[in-house]
Amino acid sequence: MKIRGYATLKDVAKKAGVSLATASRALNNRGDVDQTTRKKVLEAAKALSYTPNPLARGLLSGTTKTIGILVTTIQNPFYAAVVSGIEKVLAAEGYTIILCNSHEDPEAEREAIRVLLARRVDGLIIAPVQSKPDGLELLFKSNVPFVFVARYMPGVDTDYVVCDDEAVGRLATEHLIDRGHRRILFMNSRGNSSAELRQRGYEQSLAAHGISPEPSLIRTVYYHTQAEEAISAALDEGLDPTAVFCFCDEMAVGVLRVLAARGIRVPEEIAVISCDNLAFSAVLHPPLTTVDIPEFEMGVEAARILLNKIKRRKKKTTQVVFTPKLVERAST
Amino acid sequence: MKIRGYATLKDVAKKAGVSLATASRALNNRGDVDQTTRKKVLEAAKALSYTPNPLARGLLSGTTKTIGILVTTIQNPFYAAVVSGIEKVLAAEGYTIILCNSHEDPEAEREAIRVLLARRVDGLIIAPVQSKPDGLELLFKSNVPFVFVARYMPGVDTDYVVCDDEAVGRLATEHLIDRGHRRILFMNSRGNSSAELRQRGYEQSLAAHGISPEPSLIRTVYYHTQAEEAISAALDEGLDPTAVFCFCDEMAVGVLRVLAARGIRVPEEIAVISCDNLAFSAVLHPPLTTVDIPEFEMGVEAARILLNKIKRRKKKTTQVVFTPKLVERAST
DNA sequence: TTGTAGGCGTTATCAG
DNA sequence: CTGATAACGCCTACAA
Repeated sequence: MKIRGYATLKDVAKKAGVSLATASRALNNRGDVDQTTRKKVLEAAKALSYTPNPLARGLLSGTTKTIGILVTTIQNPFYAAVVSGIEKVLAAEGYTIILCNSHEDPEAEREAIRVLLARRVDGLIIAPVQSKPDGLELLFKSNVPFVFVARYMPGVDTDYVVCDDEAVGRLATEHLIDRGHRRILFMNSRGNSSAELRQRGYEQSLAAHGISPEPSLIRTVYYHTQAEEAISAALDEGLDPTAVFCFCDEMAVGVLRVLAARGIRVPEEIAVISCDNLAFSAVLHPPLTTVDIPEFEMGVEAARILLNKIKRRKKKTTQVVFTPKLVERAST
Repeated sequence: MKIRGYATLKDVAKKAGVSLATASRALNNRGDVDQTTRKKVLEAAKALSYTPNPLARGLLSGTTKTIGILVTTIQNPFYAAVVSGIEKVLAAEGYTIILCNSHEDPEAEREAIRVLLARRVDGLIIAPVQSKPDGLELLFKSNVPFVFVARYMPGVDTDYVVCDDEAVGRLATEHLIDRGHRRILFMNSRGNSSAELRQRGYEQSLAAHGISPEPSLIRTVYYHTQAEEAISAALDEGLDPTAVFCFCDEMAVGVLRVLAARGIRVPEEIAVISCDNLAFSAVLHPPLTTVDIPEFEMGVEAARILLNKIKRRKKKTTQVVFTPKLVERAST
């Protein structure tokens, strides 16, 4: 018994009147233990509410039964859902989750990875801030298995679970073009694979319809909370878009807010489309047209892949790409 | 060097040509170490990218630098914000967060507490599912410091950070009554302090205005995702409310969805008010009148109190109660 | 079937 | 200033 009052195996052994080894065997159903002895040990353990110390165990096994999760911010319901999916799978297997947020900052991401590895996590699930491996040598050199989720690094051989972001970009842009829009303001994120691929999809669709891309119509919004300033600035500059394509529903909220404040009607004067299809998007004013991405399922899948890596120690990487789906509502 | 490739202190000592003890002292700036020796050790450590194994450290110190967080679900942006607040404070102090979700299930809550304590967390921050300590003997008997957040257990001497939920109930109800409503459907949660206190506030306000409470107008919704069924059922039963008071913005989303689907105008036919003031509530259709609760700040405060408990080992409990604020918008 | 002993990686104590 | 050595709590050969 120490400060915190946790009983140790020694306490159990003493109470049961057996040796440490026997107590351990009895509790772990290991080797041959006399039924009576086992019972005595189990009773002693129960009486002392004994729980094995995971630190001692981990020290010996080189395993922590702990998984690090690193997303941009859990305040974005998109990642909250991803994390929930991961958690569902991992908790069932006795793993515990350590959560970190990068806030889209490469420096913070690197630091979080350092912390997580220093904690000796058994694996990592990461939504990488950037689409290049630069700066993450620590991650790639470690032998700790990891899976990218939502975003990945094209051209780098890793496990990942994403959705087809080029299709996302095309789906949204085509939809707007079909509705007669030609000046489409794209409020995009930047540096990560989703942003890059969606932009490629956007440009592909414009080209396919003979619309020449206008650089000033693509605005970078690093973090969704900056959406309001970004749309305000774009409007003040007189860019005159007839439609706005937002990187995520959270950004769309900011955009709708500003448009409402300025008395600009949606979709009559400016149409708005975005990506994610979060629960609230159906009840926004107006209900938001958005590209559905199965966040929860992506989390589930990523966790499964990671568990496989950890258990089977397999080397080959696995990639899963989900297909996005347009959900039409009143904002376009 | 073991499987995972982490260098150990032994490796560092060997490379630097000193003993384990000296290496340890050099790295921890402990005791007197010759400048030249220290430098050698630090260089060796760097070359091997040595990070102390927290399991070994923890085993010795009886500390894990790890805090358990237990909320109902991180998919509710309310708790996502609470957790973010906690994380901000804790990360700065080198603590790591282990996240668990109770999903409003007392059984799952108890199990999560068991897991967290078994993990030897240094402290816990909990949004308890129920307002009574029953079933949580494990928590109360442990000597692990904990702080309740968002919800608490009235009458039990613990640390907690909440908002004045009775005021929340009064604020919302008074507002509706002022607007002429007398049949107010209250879609409440249940069992937790927030639900109980808000209901008390609701009843106080009704009484103050001579409105006799009608039990059938209080519906229990255990989990916010069930809001749609609940409101549908209430309407089908012909309860004929002229206003709905929701336990949280997430529930209000479900309610608005159903009302919209049924072609019921808000607020003309039925007014809707709720609690939280999440970011999206300003852009719902219609913009939601809601009672603002400072979630992030509650998280920050809870984390601070917990750190104080852990560091100063003080026994006295601390209570913080935030004041809610009505935010009037178009749904009422 | 049971007990003894060694070691996982660190830190702290105590000699030297 | 430095180096053995003894814990921390657990598991597992190896002996008995």
